[in-house]
Amino acid sequence: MRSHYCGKLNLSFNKQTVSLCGWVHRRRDHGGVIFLDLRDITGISQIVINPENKDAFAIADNCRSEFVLQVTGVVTPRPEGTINENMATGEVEIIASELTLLNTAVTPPFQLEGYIDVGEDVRLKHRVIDLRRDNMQHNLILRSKVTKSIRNYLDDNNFLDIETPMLTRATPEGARDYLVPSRIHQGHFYALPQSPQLFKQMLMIAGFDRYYQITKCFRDEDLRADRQPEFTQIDIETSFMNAKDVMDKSEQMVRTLFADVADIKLPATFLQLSYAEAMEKYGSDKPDLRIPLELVTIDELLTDIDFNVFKKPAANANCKVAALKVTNGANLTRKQIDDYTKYVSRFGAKGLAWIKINKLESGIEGVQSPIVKFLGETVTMQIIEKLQAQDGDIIFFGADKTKTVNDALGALRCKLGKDLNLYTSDWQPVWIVDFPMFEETDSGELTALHHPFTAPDCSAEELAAKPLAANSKAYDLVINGYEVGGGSVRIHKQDMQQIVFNLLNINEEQQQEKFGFLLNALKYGAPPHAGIAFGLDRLVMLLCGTDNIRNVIAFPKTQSASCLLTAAPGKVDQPQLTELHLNIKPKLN
RNA sequence: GGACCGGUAGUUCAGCUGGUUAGAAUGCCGGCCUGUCACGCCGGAGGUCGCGGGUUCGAAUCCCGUCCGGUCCGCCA
Repeated sequence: MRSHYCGKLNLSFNKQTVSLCGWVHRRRDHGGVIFLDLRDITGISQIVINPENKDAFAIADNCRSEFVLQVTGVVTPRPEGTINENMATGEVEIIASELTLLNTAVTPPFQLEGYIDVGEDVRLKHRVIDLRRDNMQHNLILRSKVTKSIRNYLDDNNFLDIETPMLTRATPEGARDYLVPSRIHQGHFYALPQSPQLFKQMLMIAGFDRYYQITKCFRDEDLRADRQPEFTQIDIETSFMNAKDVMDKSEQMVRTLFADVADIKLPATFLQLSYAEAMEKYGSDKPDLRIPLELVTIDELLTDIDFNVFKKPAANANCKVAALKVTNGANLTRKQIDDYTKYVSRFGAKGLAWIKINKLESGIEGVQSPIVKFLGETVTMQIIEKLQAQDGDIIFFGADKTKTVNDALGALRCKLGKDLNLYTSDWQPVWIVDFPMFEETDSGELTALHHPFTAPDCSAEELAAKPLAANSKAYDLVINGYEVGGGSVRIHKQDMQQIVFNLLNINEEQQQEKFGFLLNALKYGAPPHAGIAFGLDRLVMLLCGTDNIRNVIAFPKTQSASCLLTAAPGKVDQPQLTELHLNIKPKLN
């Protein structure tokens, strides 16, 4: 049960008059004395109403469940002999001399007192009540502290908070847009911003060298436990700073934030990993470095075997065979291994081979595995040696397309870390750098790994000649396996921007149509600029210790992007549609 | 678009190899008790078993469809 009080409340064991108000959940009568639970007001155990105070007594007696009240009374220490050993020390109770009923309340739809975990659909439907719960109060209070800390830091560093439009243009690439029909311009639509990216770049050209904004962004894509269709971004852009400058400032901001709001000391310098190394060792561009497991590619050991499941991918440039050693993992049961096999299958893995090392000194006799008979003794021992596996360890294998192996073993790595509680530290921030500029789709087209305004780490000529070999000047900040921020040095020259658009197969006409305003602005002497954006919700998630983004948003959407509280999205009346020049097609079967 | 899990009293769940009247805890209502703090004791009310269809003598239970919630894959420049 959560309560608020107003007025200044200095607690001590000296008798003291207080005035406070709050929600009170339960009332009990004992010996002609009424007790009201106000346990969550710091240090106050309950309010005691003396039966001689007829008015106060009558008010309390009329309150049946939860209600809002104001109490004026005297703080007293609890009488001798009534202190339960389990009770927190220092609690006091208030003898009420006055009690004002501010409002009544019906019985809440679920119990707030917390030993039953209420289903999330119920919580979301009755979010108003849910938000009164301690942990939701805590989360949203912490969220407010986070934005305060960030604003303080950026303000101290001379960043300006400048707003950008919510009603803007649809962008052709990136996520699906949320569209808003225009009433004045028939058949035309605004889009809600996926990010203020282009506006902040134009603010740089406009001469605001340090910009920030804590702002909503909208992406009409399917939801996840850490993804909402509207989310909040801490958006930052600077002129004349390079990647290192932005990363340094960002690190300092995040360090300050963690220290400010949660007393967490992050490392003085964050680790940096190249994209290639992250993919190779962790199978992911957002590795959770708290887990001491690494993927090891063993292609070179598999050239001379008769086992096609391993031999073929080892020989193919687009495939690989990787091993993941789990120290002391040999005690995993057959069922657990089967479950992990099932788990990796969702990433496209066709199986999960393994070797348990029982007694290394017995050689091949000392290992247990369904694949050793195919690998042969020599190769098996080479693998064990390369991984430096010891008695009691287990080695898992993935053999498939590189992407499949990375996805499957990368995810398995995290799952093992969680299931077996292998974490070696509480916090592991890491920068991922040296991203490729582009990647190739199945149909052979180029897509930007970051976004098309990211600057390459090479000349225009080199980029045009070998686009797939080029890296970008992008950087992502990952903490405990969550991508909490990402940014880059931007393209600030019009010709380079056009080359990138061309490589992305956006023709001249589309360039003008969609990005003409940016290309035009770039002509007027854009300063070199770079920036970053942080996912506020994810930062708050980490600081709250929750893995569910809905727990840090007051009024979130469900997985099907609806709001159970307001029943949004809803239908609108025909006149509204007519005004917007819209017709709804009848639903097809 | 796809895979998996769930939906039974206000709430959290059990029941699910088909079989009389669908249970428990908690909450709610009434009574008793009275220094309790997850108080205790007695009693009571409370259910379209998500919805629709099918199989069957009989369905909460089996089958099909559908809706809702969740986790994930695809998607998220």
